[in-house]
Amino acid sequence: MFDSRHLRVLREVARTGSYSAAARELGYTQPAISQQMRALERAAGTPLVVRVGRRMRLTEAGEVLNRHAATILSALASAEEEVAAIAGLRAGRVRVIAFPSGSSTLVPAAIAKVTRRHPGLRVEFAEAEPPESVERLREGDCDIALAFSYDGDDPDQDAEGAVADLAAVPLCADRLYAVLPAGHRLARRRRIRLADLAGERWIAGCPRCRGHLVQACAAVGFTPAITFSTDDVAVVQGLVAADLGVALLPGLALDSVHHSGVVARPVEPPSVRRITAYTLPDLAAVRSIAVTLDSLREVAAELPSRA
Amino acid sequence: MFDSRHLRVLREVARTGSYSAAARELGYTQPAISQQMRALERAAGTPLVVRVGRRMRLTEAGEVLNRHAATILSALASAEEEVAAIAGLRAGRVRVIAFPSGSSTLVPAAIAKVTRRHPGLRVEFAEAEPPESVERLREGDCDIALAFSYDGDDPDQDAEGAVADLAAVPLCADRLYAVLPAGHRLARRRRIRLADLAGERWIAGCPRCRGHLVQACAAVGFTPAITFSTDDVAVVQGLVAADLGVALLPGLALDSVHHSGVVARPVEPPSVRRITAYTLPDLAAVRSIAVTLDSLREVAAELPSRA
DNA sequence: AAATTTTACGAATGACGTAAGTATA
DNA sequence: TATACTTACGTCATTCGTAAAATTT
Repeated sequence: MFDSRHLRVLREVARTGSYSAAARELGYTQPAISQQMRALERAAGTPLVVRVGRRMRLTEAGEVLNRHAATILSALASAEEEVAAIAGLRAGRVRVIAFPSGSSTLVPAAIAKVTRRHPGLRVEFAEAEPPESVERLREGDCDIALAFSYDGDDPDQDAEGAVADLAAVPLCADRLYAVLPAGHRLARRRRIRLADLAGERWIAGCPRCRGHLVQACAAVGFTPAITFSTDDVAVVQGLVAADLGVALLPGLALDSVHHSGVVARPVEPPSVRRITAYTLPDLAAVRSIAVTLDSLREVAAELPSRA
Repeated sequence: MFDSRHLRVLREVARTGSYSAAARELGYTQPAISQQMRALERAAGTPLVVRVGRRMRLTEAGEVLNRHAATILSALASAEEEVAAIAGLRAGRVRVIAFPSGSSTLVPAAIAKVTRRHPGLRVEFAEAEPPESVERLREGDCDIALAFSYDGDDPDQDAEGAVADLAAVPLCADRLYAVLPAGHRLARRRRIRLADLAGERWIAGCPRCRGHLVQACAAVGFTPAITFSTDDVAVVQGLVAADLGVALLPGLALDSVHHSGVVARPVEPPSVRRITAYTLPDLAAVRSIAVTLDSLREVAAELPSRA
């Protein structure tokens, strides 16, 4: 296997017809060129240059190798350039997966920020709910997974959402609001005690997503009567506005869609979900991914609805 | 500039998803692979692999570089193969320039011998008279120049035809014959004294080629009366057969064309020309050229007409 | 005599393997 | 516990530059 540096030397020797000229051109000393050519000839198993008078001329094998060297060196140059573009954030792709209510606020703002700073970066995006998004991160389907969790949700994450084998970037705490019809008897209160909603009909997420609601209600002594089940925040609010029940929604969801016929009030005891961005530990060292995480963190810090 | 060995390691790591598997595959130890990958990442300026669980997966930059590596490595492999073919005499071209009377006997036989032994070699051939053929050798127009010379012809060659800055392979001594019409008064003698031909009309080569004849005659005390001038041996013999003169021809020329109406007899004092193959000193180390020189030497040794 | 290549040699750098340490399933 | 990657370190090979010799115009 030929050394690419040797091929570059060969090309320069072929072009200039002289070792010393090639040395000057490439920033070596003469003897270095001489030695590199000898090494190349040893590797080739045949002379590559002949000395005629005081200039150097390529043999047939030298000419052949020089032709290939052109191909090889240009492929190497374009590889170098493309990799450098990725390392220098002039190109590259970052794949983000987020849960739906993060998608409409946090993620678009972060993507906008990243691409404003680094126009060559392409940030791809897909939606998935927390357990699935982290799975897909582990499987290599994405680079960053946005997930949310409630305290005590998952035993192997700590207070900041860190998981053993993933790098976690805590973004923000997303407060939960009681969502009531505008004309509800408690609508004028600034805060609403969850226990006061014990007798209401509830609109909740799908069975997999309603865990926190059920748990929070249980903590204050009741089981919510869930009469509608939907993960669509617009639908939830439509149902509430029609006086068909009440709901518990996170601030981010209310930022993205806020029906005029409903009011949202912080609940007591206060309840929050932690929003965390995850990536693989090694991927955090990839600059394009790091800057995307930075932008997510910045956008989250500027959110109005954080707790 | 990336090291091609590193690229091969990257390819193997990408294929197997494991450093140890790549190490087994390439005949290295694990740590060697680990270090090569680190060196490659340092050169790339960005991580190329991520460790997920116990397997290694390529990053975007890794994938990009791996794609280029395929191109580069295949170009390297074909360069290696083509150069090895030349070094191994399975391919290659040897350019020979010879004087005309060498062309019809020595050279064809040598070419046949070379290509029988090494069917992949292509021996090219062109004609030129001695002073020109050596010039073209120095200019890189050919690899081997066949030339002849007479003693004392050229002060900077020694008894074997060696010239200071060229590699010389003495091939054979080519005896000169007096060529007479079959009915000539001296035709029955076994040897002919040049002095006995002092009164004849002579057929000689072109002014540039007749030097030796004039000199040899002068040495025995006469100046030949040159009435016809041609470098074509067939024409020379035709003229002799028509009793228009006598000539002095080398054995090789008579081997190629022998008119039935003439007789050829060694002259006294004996006169020979030395036939020598020249090449550039460095080119003698090129195997295809060396084997061609060998074949020329062998063919010359088998010639019937050597002195 | 000026320029170029080769040879010789010493210093710095780099690469590989062994062995021990850390992490994963 | 077995497999795989990383780190540490000693050794060996390679590479480069300086200096001197040989060669060419």
